[in-house]
Amino acid sequence: MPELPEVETICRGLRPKLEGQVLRRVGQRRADLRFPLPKAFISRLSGRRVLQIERRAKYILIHLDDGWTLIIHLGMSGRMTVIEAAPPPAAGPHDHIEFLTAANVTIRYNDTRRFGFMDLVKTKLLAEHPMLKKLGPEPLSDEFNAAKLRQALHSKRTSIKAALLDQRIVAGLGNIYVCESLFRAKISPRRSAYTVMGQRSQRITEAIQNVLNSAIAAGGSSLRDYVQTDGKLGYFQHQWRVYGREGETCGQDGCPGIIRRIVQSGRSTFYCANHQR
DNA sequence: ACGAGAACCTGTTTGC
DNA sequence: TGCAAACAGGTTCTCG
Repeated sequence: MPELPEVETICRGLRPKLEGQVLRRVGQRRADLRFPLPKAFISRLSGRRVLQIERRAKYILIHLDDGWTLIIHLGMSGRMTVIEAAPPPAAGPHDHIEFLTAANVTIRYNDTRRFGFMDLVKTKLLAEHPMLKKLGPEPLSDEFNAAKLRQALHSKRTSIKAALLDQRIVAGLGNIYVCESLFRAKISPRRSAYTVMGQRSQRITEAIQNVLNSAIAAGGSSLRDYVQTDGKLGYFQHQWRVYGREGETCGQDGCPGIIRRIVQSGRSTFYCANHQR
């Protein structure tokens, strides 16, 4: 599920239910996700008030009233669900963490594959956190533009596809949105990153921003499960032009190309070789 | 230092 | 039908 648009959607769903609320009870059904949970996780969160929820790349940052921040990463299969019913339905096998607010709202974290994780860090030291420290610019902020991207790609010998997946170059893109951005920019995923200069860097910058904004507006993409905190499906998957469409006709401006799937650094890439150059 | 591939874990789909 | 292999939205580690 979770690339930048899905994480943004989740943050928007959590804010009205969590900001200003006290965490009355926190439940933990196993000692580890991808990593062991921080020591005394439950007791350190219980009774805390949530000040503000922020997103950085694919990370959810929950700022607490004691000067600490809860960092959540959803990995590949992590989901956050808001449950208004009290008591909530019985927890399933992959419901790992639960927050109950003073207003009796349950926030449930479910993660089948457990590639996600949570950590607690002093808010003041957030930028130093090993997971956040190396992140590149937010693609939807002023920090990200064609000139900056050119500079980052300049020395990259790898493919543009692999480079855009590198969170140090631009933070928040994943496999789907890289494929979709390259399609819209008419750039082949196989092109060497350092050759994406001039007009091409301008096109890919704009394509990334347009794709992400459209996807956020659509509530993200839903693959085999829901993404939004209320259980509703995102619907950006209906606007995918290449991702998951191997063998279909491209059709862009009457393009007769057939969408191909190749594997780049171990991950599927979908593209139209006819007009992505 | 860099880039490709493996590893982490579980579930579902595909192919023989 | 049955079973094994391939594949899945991410990130880090290892190896050449």
